[in-house]
Amino acid sequence: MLALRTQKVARSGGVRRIGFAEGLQGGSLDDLFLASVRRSVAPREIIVCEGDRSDSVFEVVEGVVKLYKLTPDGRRQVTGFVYPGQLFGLSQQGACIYTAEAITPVVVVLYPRAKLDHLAALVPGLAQRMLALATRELITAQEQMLLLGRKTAVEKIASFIVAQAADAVARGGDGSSIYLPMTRADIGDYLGLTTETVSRVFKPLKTRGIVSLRQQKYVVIHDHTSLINLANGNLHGFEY
Amino acid sequence: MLALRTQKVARSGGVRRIGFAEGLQGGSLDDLFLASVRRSVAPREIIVCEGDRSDSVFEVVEGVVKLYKLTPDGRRQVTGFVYPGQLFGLSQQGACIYTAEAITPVVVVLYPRAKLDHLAALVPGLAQRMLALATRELITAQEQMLLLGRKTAVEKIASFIVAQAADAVARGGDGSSIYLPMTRADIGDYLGLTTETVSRVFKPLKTRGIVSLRQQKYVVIHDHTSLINLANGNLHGFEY
DNA sequence: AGCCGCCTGTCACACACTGTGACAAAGCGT
DNA sequence: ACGCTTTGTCACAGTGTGTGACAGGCGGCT
Repeated sequence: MLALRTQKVARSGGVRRIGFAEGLQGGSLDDLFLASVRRSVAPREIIVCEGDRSDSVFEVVEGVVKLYKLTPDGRRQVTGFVYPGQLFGLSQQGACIYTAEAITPVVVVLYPRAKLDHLAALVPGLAQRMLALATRELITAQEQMLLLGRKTAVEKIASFIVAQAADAVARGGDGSSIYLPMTRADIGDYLGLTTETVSRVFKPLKTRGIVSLRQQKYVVIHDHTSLINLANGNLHGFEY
Repeated sequence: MLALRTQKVARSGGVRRIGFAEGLQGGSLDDLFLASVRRSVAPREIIVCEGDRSDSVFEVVEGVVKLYKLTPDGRRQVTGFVYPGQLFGLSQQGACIYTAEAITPVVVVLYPRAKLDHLAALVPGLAQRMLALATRELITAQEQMLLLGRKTAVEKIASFIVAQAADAVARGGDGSSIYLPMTRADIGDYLGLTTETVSRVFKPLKTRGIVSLRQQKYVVIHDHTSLINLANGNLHGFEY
């Protein structure tokens, strides 16, 4: 069993200032935070495993988490990357439908599902906020389906970079340089490609000056327009 | 412009008996149903178009709707099929992210998004119910990502049949025979395959007595176990 | 009832995308 | 400084997949 560092989250007196329920009010809301557990997770450590019974919903506070599903013979599909402020572990039954693994050092907060469900009916806006998060995830998922089902390797990589840049901007970054803490294998399994194909496609992007890499984890975007064109299938003579 | 048959939904006096908000209570909930519009849609008719501004959430009351996204050059990805009792059109911005098209004769109910958002904060359980629907969709979407990214054509088709059968059971069917109102092209675009590949894979399934077709729209499942094996990549000598 | 059109099933062919295997280089953590 | 993991690269082959074309059949429309 893995040693986990856990601690109770301090009470904040009626109005939450942090977390996904920030700004909401409700007397019983404090119960949720009293019952929540803060947990630090090392990179490569598994937070929950596909098929495990889990009675918690997780909020990422720090770091990046990857979610993935496995076929019985070991093929992997990364279904998403979770950044601070986002939830995961939402499911209707008790069984977790994907494995969640820390990419970077991660801090998550566990909310007991039973209490969350109970409060969702009581605290105005809580269920609504969770709905907004789920809806956002759903939109991303549908975009990803188009990518996985109908896009070529080049379009996939370009789309991925563009989407990550947009995400970074939404999180307050500048969008010209993006941090990719995940490995090439993770990216491949996210896009339905092999690591070789990921590298194979990255090279001409660098050669043509569209992007450049810094320290293997940072992608600097030089030509955002070309990336969007490539993401949309406008390859206009792009070969690799 | 398409001619639409629309009509106001009758008031029901406090407690809704039909629709996704069935059983919920709340004085102001009636406002929602007073503002909702019932609309009949013919097969092949487009209900909303990707990119359209839409201030409504749709509930399917009767029939089957397909949702799809398009690449600029016309490639298509069907992101889901919507059956009675399910919602679509949930998005955070005003712009619709997919096209919704009727497969069969369809009856949908339109709820004004502004009113729905407003009520979600007031009526206990409403946002929660929408969250449950969104969560269920999210789980389906993640399963679909695994399918699109990492499964072979045979696994895709088998998974599709198994999933449709499970859906049918959830809707009250018997699971041994499933009704597929969508065309082969729709199935192909849902699974990331061409229509030819769909047909190519269906043939040996029939030949081996695993399924049979009735009237081109019904699939009779004879060997559910084999289907599940195939869906999980256990091909044990299955060739086509 | 009759016609037309769309969907389906089938075939052959070949392409190019992708996976495999192997290795060297580089970065990172210990 | 060491060793592991990750990355980049290469060549090669497999084969899953798309293309194009056509006949048959069911359903829809008039």
